[in-house]
Parts: sequence; C-alpha cells; structure tokens
Amino acid sequence: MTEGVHSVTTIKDVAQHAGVSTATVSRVLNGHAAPTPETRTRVLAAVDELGYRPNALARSLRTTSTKTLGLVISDLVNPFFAEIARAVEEEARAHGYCVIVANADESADQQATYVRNLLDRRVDGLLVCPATDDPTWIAEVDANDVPLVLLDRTVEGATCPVVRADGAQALAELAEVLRAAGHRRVGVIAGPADTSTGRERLEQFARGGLDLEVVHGDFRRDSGALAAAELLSRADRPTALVAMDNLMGLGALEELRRRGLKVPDDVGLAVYDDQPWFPLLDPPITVVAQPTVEMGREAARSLLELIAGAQPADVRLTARLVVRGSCGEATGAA
Amino acid sequence: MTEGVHSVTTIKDVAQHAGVSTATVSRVLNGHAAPTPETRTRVLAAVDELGYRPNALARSLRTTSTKTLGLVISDLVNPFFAEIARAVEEEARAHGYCVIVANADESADQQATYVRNLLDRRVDGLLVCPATDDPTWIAEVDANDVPLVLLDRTVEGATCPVVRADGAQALAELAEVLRAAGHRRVGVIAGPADTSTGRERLEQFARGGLDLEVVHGDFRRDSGALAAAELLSRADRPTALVAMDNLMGLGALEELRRRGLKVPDDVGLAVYDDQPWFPLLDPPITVVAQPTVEMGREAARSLLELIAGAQPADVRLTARLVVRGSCGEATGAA
DNA sequence: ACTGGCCCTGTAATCGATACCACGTGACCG
DNA sequence: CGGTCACGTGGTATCGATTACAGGGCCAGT
Repeated sequence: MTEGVHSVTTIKDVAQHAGVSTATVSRVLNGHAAPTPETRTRVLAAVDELGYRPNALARSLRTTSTKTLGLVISDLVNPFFAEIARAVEEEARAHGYCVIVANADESADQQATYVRNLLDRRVDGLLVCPATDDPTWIAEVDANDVPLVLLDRTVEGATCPVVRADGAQALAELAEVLRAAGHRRVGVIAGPADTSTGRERLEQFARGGLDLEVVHGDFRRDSGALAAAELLSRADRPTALVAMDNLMGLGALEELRRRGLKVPDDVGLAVYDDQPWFPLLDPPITVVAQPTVEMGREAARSLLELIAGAQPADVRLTARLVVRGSCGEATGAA
Repeated sequence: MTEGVHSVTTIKDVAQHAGVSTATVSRVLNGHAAPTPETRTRVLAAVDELGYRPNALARSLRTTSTKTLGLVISDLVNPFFAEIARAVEEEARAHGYCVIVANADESADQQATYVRNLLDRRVDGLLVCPATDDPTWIAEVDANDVPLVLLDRTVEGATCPVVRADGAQALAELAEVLRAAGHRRVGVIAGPADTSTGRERLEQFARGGLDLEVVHGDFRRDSGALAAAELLSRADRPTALVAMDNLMGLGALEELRRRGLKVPDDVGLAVYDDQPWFPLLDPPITVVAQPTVEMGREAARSLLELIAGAQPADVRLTARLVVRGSCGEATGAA
C-alpha cells in the first residue's frame, strides 16, 4: 500500500512479491483460465499490498484494444452537444468503455486534427458530429479500420451508420402554426449550407409553403444575432423568425431585446432545439425539440455494435414540435 | 498513400521503405539532431507515401509522456463547467496537449473511478473539480507522482495548487442590494455542505447580516426547485431567494413560475453564476458572475507549469456582482 | 509401475515506438 | 600521412503488459 519512494509499481514487482511469474499475475488479473485458487489469492494480496494498477498504455499496445471511444463534437458549449456527450459517455461507461471528448469548435480543420489524434491514440471506435460536409477525413478513419458512426449530421458519401433526428414533420407543423397565427413572410436563421442539418432543416421548413427570407448563420450565438439584425432591417420585415439551432436562437432573442421588439406581438419566434430555460421566457418559446439523450445513447450503442462486429442500421429518431406561445395565437382567419 | 489491404503501417515499414533503420526514422520524426537533409527528405517521403502515423500508445509507453491532461468535471451538462472544460481544452491545445474530459456527475465514487482510470492511462497531469471534500483519492494521485491542480472547489488537506473564484466581495454587495430593496428575510438555496463552494458561498453571504433561511441542494436543477418549494411553503416566507449555482437557479425559476409568483414583486431572486439567458428574462436576473474562461485557462496554465517542474501558486480570481433587477429596486427607506 | 493426458506455471517473443551505445566514414590538424 | 574527432547511422535493449509454447507435476487408467 505504501511505497516509501514514489515509483510506479509494475507487473514485475507484483510477480516478485507474490513469488510467481508475470504471466501468472496477468492471468489472474484477466480472469483467464488456470490459476489455482491459492496462487490467485496470493497474487491478489500482492496486488493489493503494492497498490498495483496495470499500465493501460502497455496493455493496449499489446492487445490493440483501448476500451476507449473517441467523440468529436462540433461545439462543447452548445448545450445540445453537451447533453449528447453526456449520454454517449453514460452508455459507453455502462459497457466498460471510456470516452475521449474532443471539441472541434465548428471547424473542419480542428475536427480533422482531432480525428487524427484520436486515431493515433488507437481508440476502438469513433463518434463524430461532422463540422462540415467535407468527407476527406473519413478515408483516414477507414484506412485504420476504425469503426465510425456519424451523429446528428451526415456527410456526402458516408457509408457508415448515421444517427440523427428527423424534424420534417415537426417543421411542417411549425409552418402550419405560423400560418395559423397569421404569419406569411418568415425570416429563417438557417444553419451553414455546408452541413446536412443546415440544409435539411431549411429545405423541410420551406416545404411549408411560407414566403421565406433566408440568412445563413454558423450555429453560433453571434451569427444568430447578426442574422436577426439583418432580417429585421429589411424593407418589408418578416413577421416571424425561425432560428434553426438553440444558440442562434439565443442570439436572435438578444437582438430582439436590443431592438425592444416584443414577442410575439411585434415579431413571432420559433427555435430548433429545446432548452430548459425556453419555457421561462415571456412568452415561452415554441420549439422543435430533439431527443438529445436518445441520440447520444443510440449513437453509442450503434458504435459498440459495430465494434462487436455487427452491422447496425441507421437510426432516425423524430423531433417533435412543442408549441408554447412565441409564435402568437391562431387567428380565426386561417 | 493507399494501402490495398488495410493494415496499420508501423515505423518498421517506413524504415524499410526508406532504406534506413527505425532509429533514423524516429530521429527524423522527432526533430532530433543528426539526420542528413538527404535521408531526412527520403524518410519524410516514405512517411508521406505510406501515410504513416506513429502509434501514440507505443510512443507514450517508451517516453512516459502522453501529452495528455485529464480533466475531471463535476457535471458536464452544467454550462459553468462546460465552459471551463472548453477553456482548459483550448489552453492545453495551444501548448500541444490534449484533454480527456471525464464527467463525475457530482458523485464522489464516479470521480474516484475516473481519477484511477486517467492515472491508468498515464495522463501527464490531472485537473479536478472535486465532487466532495473527501480527499482519499488524492493519495492515489500523489503515489503516482502525477501533477494535480484543483479547480473551482478545494478539499480538506490539499497541498496542490488551487484555482478558484472569490465571491466574498460580490456576495457582500449582493446582501447590500437586497437590503436596500427592502429584503430582510432571505431564503438561500445553498450548495452541498460537503463542498467547499457550497460552504464558502453560504458563509460569505451570511456575513451580510440578513436573516437567512437555508436549504441545501446538490448543485442540480431539481434540487433547486425542491429547495425553492420548501422555502416558499414556510410560514413566514422569505421575501427573496438566492440560488448558489446556476442550475439550482434554473430550478428555482421553474418553481416560481409554477406557483405563479412574480419576480421581483412577489419574491426577489439572485443567482450565483451568470448565464447568457439570464438577461433575457423578465426581469433580468441579478447574478454573481464568475470568470469561467479565465478559471479554465489559469487552471490549465498552472497544471502545465507544474508539469514543467515549476511551483505555481494558488490562483484566486474574483467574481463580481451584476445587478439587473430581479431583486427589486432600492427603496428610499434603506 | 509405467504412461498418457491434463492442469498449472514459467520462459520468452511480441506489440511499436525511443534511446543508449558502438561503429564507420570523412574532415581536419599536426 | 596518420591520428583524432565529430557526425550520421544501425543494432539492440527497453518501456509494461499479454500470450503462444513448452515443461513439470500429478492423477488415473491399464
């Protein structure tokens, strides 16, 4: 338990202390067949006494398994992704895996760097929320034969499982709610055109048949404020705004407040992604809520299956509309 | 660049391809003295052609350095910690280090498990936001001679550097603001008594001389709602609530809304930790804002210094009061 | 009593890199 | 012209584990 001089104890020390070979120690620790109950207890006693813990690096080098998943996330400060990260981590832990979270900050470069870094560390599998459509980094993952699952967003020619939420229905309903509340011209604060979610949400919402004014943001707070500012400055200002992500929604709210515009009387508002504080606003914000926890969990499950050798199918969960009041009330004249 | 059969290329392959020894390849890749410009380019060409990337596990095993920091955080979904995590990660990256984020979920057990796991992985240093005061896990870190820095919270007999924010001044001012607004009996939703921040904030606020009703929460949302409910149900209900953490503040806000109580007329409110959406509420929430980004950055810097062999001092940043209106206006009769 | 087989254990190779040491070569100097 | 020194390079031990293989002891069967 107590080493006078601090020095990491190795399997060799344990072997010596227990009067056996390192092979035997290893066998005991890995529950392998063989060791006699008697040697077993002797080894375990030595382990305990020396406070021995196996060096994970050495072990992984030998076994080519790290029991570690890599998670590359677009933006850690985005609560949507933070929640996903947590769910992934929980599911992974339940299966004896550890997760390394890397934050790409919505940058394709940084994402590529992290993917490489995680591959270097020989993670057993990779979970990525792609920052952009650029698929070049995938080749690198494939070349290393590392299982890969895409989360939330997809990229061009991805052949790996994808886990995401489908908001088509919810966005159609949202268009209907806006129309019913008398909105005809709607300003959309869309995500980047080079992300699948950016494009899809816009496209699906466009099917609602409303007259759209579109400005693209980058899924971050400031871009939401900027986009809102631009939309609200236009000659015939839209009567409602829809932000396609919670952070841009936050930015839009800030801009509305700055301009002293009242929701929903001056301008209606809806946001993609729910947040715990949206119901606390006055009025509470109407949102498209994504099943974040399930997304994280399913993604982790898929990846673990892939690692185990199975061929999990794509997972498509459904987002749902939560009407709260920030779009105004339905008028008789629908 | 393209390997027909997927197989990881090792340094041996590169050596063979370039017609040199593995030692030379290693020297080139590590910028060591020696290699001739000519062999240099030849090796680099081979590296490029084979798409070789060194195995970080093997390298770390040999060098006993992983260029990795471990960050154990109390709760990843808490935006306060998420922001800290991001700052840590950014600072670490700037110095060529990678960060493994582990989420203890405010559980001492899970924290201990993760600390052990990170030690097993031979991180070069450890950054911990302790879940509780229990200091037993520190012995383990010390036994491995791994540099340690405590973040946000401290524990009993910690001999390592600590980075935190000092809210004494801000809390004193808050007490003054509340008093000026006519509040005398204040309900405090305090953090757990077995965390340093839980105790300190309460104690420092208590110095303000107000009549306090205290209920302890656990730094999470639900406990904030529960505590608020209890305080508001008491016979002579406090005229204001102070939540000692943003998540408990969120819970308290939800409870207030549920009861239809208006802030600040029915009950005043202040929260420890600022959040981007607090200014958007009606009224905007008065808060004690912590310098989260600086905390993360300073913690990372301290740890890196410690790793480099220096003896960084404790860092104590200051939190500041941001008065917004949720505590009511100062009345003439102060 | 001898032998075959099983069970437990130890020896040693191995994972993929780094680093120490020694060696060969060319240059420089006396 | 020979010796020394410096520099570039290769061979090999090593990091700390796992694991294939081999060997020794013991029991049972004939």
